[in-house]
Amino acid sequence: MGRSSRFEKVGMKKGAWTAREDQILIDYVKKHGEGKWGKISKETGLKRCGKSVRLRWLNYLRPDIKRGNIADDEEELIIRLHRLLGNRWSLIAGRIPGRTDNEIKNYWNSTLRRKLQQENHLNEIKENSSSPSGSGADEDDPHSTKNNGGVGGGMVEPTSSYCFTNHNEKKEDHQRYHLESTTTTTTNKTTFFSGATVEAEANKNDIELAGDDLSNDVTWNDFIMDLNEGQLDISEFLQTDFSKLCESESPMKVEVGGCSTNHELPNNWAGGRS
DNA sequence: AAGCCCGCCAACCGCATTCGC
DNA sequence: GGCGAATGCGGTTGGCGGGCT
Repeated sequence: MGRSSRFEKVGMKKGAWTAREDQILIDYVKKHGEGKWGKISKETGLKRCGKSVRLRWLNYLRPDIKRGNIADDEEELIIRLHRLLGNRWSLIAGRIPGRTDNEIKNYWNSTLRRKLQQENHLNEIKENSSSPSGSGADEDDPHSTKNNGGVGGGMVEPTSSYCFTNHNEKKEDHQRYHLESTTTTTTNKTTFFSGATVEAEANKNDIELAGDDLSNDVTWNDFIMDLNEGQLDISEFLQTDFSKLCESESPMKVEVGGCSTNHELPNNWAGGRS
């Protein structure tokens, strides 16, 4: 920390925030709401630039921030979302309630990357010992935006049971996506994170949740994991308004790429932050 | 007890994008 | 449409604390 910058404002403080500064910021946001970060220093005398203020609020002071260790299911979700989205930390964070992009980025860089490296290494050893022509699949971070050009680059491996399919051959006003399966029922249940259920009406124009065994719960992680390249336009997925999901306790409509379904989600679910 | 090493994470930086005039 | 300011984002730095020698 402490590098000089040509953008640095004279008289602005840097470094760790004090409790008093935090309180000033909290009070200001309570009174005026989020945004207008640049005004805060002028109106409160807080000697912090707007960027610093915003970061402090978003990464530390927001009331909905979840503190503490990343749970196993959260870790799994991060890995899968990273597989899907690459280093789009804000997008990943927007789909993990209570976690910030900075936190996830730090967790990835400090913990998960090493963990995955080790796993890859073990896999390579296994592959090399079983077949002399191992793939040599390498890199620690195959989905960084540098490598894959961002969204649409490195994608999940094709798996099977639950997947979106783009039925755009219909050339309708908007594309429709279905979760396909070999069978259909009128109502299916699945689990989002730990506990909440999803009810999906099996309607031809709606998302159909399905699988070989429809009576089993399906985790949201599975849902994410099984998004296949070519079967879902990621940009459509990212435009999904997940934020609406946390506004109601009852089953609700969720629109994905122009189609909708009724979903029940955890109360603490907070989709797209930004 | 002291020094070193290492991992975690808050906070910084620069660039890109959006907004307001 | 052009320009400057504000905001958002991802990469990186460095302080701090805990573990190890």
